Amino acid sequence: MSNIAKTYEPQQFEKTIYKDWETSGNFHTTAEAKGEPYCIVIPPPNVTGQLHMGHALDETLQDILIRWHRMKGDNTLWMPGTDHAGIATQAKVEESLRAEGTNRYELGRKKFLERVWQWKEKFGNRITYQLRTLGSSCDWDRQRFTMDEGCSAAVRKVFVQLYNEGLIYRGTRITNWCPKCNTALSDIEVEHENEKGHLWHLRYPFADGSGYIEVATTRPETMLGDTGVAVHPDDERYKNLVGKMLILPLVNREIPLFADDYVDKEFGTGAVKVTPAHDPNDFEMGMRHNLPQIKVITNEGKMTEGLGKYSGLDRYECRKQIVADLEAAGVLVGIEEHEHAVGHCSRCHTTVEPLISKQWFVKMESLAAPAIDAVKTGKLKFVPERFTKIYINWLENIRDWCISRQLWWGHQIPAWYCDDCGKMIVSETDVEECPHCHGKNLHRDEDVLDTWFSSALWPFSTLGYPEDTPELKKFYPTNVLVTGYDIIFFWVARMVMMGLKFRGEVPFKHVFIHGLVRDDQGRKMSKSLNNGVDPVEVIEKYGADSLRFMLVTGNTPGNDLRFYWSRVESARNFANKIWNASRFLLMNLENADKNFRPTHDDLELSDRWIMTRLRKVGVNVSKSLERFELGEAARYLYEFIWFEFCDYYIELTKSRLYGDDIRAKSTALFVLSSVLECALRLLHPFMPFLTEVIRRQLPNVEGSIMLADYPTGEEFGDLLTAEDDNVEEMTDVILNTVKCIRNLKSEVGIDSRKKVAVVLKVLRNEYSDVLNEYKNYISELAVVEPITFAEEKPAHAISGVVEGVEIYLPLDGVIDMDKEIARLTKELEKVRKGASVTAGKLKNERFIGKAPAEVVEGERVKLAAAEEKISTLEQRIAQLSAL
RNA sequence: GGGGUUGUAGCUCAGAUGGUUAGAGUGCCUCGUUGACAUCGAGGAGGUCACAGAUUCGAGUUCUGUCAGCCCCACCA
Repeated sequence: MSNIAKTYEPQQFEKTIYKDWETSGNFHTTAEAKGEPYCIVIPPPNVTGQLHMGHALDETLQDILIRWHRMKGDNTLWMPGTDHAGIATQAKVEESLRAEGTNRYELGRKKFLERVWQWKEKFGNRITYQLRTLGSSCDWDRQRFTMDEGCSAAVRKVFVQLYNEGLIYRGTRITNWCPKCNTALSDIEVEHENEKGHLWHLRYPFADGSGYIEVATTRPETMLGDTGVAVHPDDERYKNLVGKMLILPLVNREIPLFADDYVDKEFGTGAVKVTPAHDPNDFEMGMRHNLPQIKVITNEGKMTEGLGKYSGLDRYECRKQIVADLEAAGVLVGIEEHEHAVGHCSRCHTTVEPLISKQWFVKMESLAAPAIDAVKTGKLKFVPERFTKIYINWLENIRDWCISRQLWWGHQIPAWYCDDCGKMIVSETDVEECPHCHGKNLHRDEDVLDTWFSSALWPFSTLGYPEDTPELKKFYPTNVLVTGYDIIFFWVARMVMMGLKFRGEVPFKHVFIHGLVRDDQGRKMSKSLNNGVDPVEVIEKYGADSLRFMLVTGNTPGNDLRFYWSRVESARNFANKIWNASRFLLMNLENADKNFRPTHDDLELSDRWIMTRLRKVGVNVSKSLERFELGEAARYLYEFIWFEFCDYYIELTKSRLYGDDIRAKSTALFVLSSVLECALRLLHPFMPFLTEVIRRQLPNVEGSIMLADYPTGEEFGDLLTAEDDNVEEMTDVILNTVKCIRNLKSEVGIDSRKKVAVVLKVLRNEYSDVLNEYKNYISELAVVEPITFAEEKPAHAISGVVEGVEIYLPLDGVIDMDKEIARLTKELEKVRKGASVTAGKLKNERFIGKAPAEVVEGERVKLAAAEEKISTLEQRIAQLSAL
């Protein structure tokens, strides 16, 4: 082992280790395997995407949970797959067609889809290969795709059933339309942003010549499609005018003035121009008052035919022209600055145009109710809990979901229209003959489904639905969904609704929500800012374990986290620390008896201490993991390994390892080796590669760490007994003494490596044995020699006091007595201050009466210790002053 | 217009169910090349836990309000 590299070089082993894991088949499981089922379905990354920090975080969290459960012995399945990502993928392919000087319409639907599939084949697996570099232990044998045969069958079955139950319907409605993507959008695909605009005040004259009414609008170009003007029924200003006709300027169409409750008397002039074809509210009012719908803007965002000089103009060009013309006509009577929310396409950020078109919708109310209930009754829990409110609030105000998209890439809607009798047939299988008139002239609905429709089925479609597979029986409902808060509406809520509807159970019991990974200035990582950090680059430089550890530490569930290279480095340093601690052990193990097993009597205090500490850490790690506090769990391990195992325990084994007592040496090596091995198992879910590569080299271990038992806190069997319950207290006395000596040396400027004499006065009898027996710990860690125990206090010495022990460093001639007195006085003041607070508490009858007994007892102990310290310091100050 | 969230050391952040002297990483200062590790070790400076009230024997932690930042939702033209 002497050839083990001096520093941690993850590049040397991560790829090989992953290959070993994958070929071993240990990522794979079956419904028949033993153990409690534990299943996570991956949030499928887009097929054309590549790994970004958000994925890295999401995958890391999932892999930690998965590896932990696998080690616990659960039948653990991590179901991987990718999403076809309708609009996003289609846009990419269209972009490449544009580069070739053509477009999808020239190519035709069939050829175009061939191109997209080619694209998918080419880039589809890139991201899953990148996931492997992170260490993700997915069951790759089961990899799925939202448009594969099974998922497509699930989509058709669900669609047809919902249609037959009347929960899917087709209707002519006003919907959000993106003129650039050329498709309808659902409400949540529209992002509202406040924009500065104008409020134009226009005068519409009455047809009878009796004056005019003033309306206000933010979108003057839509006036071409006005078919009425509305006022509030109770508005005294207009009450007597309702029913009169107006002349629409520029167009000279007669339109009615009518009353509707929707109108807000306070806003603008209290009179609204009504354009049913281009505004959702106007559409509703139009329906209520039988107003005609006049479409003046096309799907491409241009003015329609038949509008004279305005036809063919872009909507914003037309706005300028209309405003100019209205002004010229004397209709425009004022312009106000006005800030208002404008909808944008979440994909391309084009301003959305509300348009009337025929679309497919899912009726949400009856689907949402059970999904709300599932959370309220605790069948589904959000971590952190606050997201339940967001989820419920959305579902309680849900509106019907527009699921049809005017795209080609996606699940084509399984509806056919008979050209002979005009009827519609919705069917799971292709329709060639009309069941109504037996006509054979059918054409299929051209639209495809919203990508999220198939994503909504993901937890059960990947497990085999619509087939009734053993996997579906065994692993559904799955245990946890790990995802970002940004897709709770898009995805989580819809999966819950569909899962409840089609499986009768929630798709997962917990939703573990994480935040976004931001750049070092707290900005979202984005292409336009070019501030993204490529996780693949981080892995190449520092290793996947470092990236994983960085992503999981110092972060709390649901909160965003910032990416800092310095934090990656710090994680890498931790890995290096483990690497070198292991290297130290392996070097010492070379010529040793690797099969030696000590008895309880062979163990020293430090051995029993480190084993006791490890047990407690193991318990804390598991507790934290159960609460989804992965960062806390990682922190426990970091602190244990670095500060307790490396900084203290390893140092304390050195005298035995370099000494002549073979049995003592073997004992130390045994404890070093077993504690390290156990710590590696605890750490494995977080840093899988490093822990595997090191554990393989340890003696008496077999098999991959990924299948080893996860520590339970009951390790080391009979090597620890009930008598060892006080090892922590006993060790603390020694370590506190060490710290105090180091401190004193540093304060008077003695080189920390220089040996000096120390005199200890033990204040409590129960500590004298341990201090006597293990005084070598003090001399080794604090670099002091000789250590003598004495009752008298050396006069020319600097001193300190810890619980139970007075410490003197006799330093003739080196000490400035006045300085020493000042130092001790300062210390005394500090302790007195603390003691008075504690004493105050204990004098308070209400504290004694109401606080729990153990808290009161704790305060008493604290006060006693403080008083011991005070008296020691006082005596010492008096002694020095008398000199 | 609703709702959420954040405000703790110079910087980035941890601090379940209220109970020691409020922690870590990083940065800074002083020392240190004996065989695990300078990707390190020892020591140190640095915080009235945004502000104001309330509850409580006791509040960084619970409640109310204020201020500041961020985010989400929302069909007032």
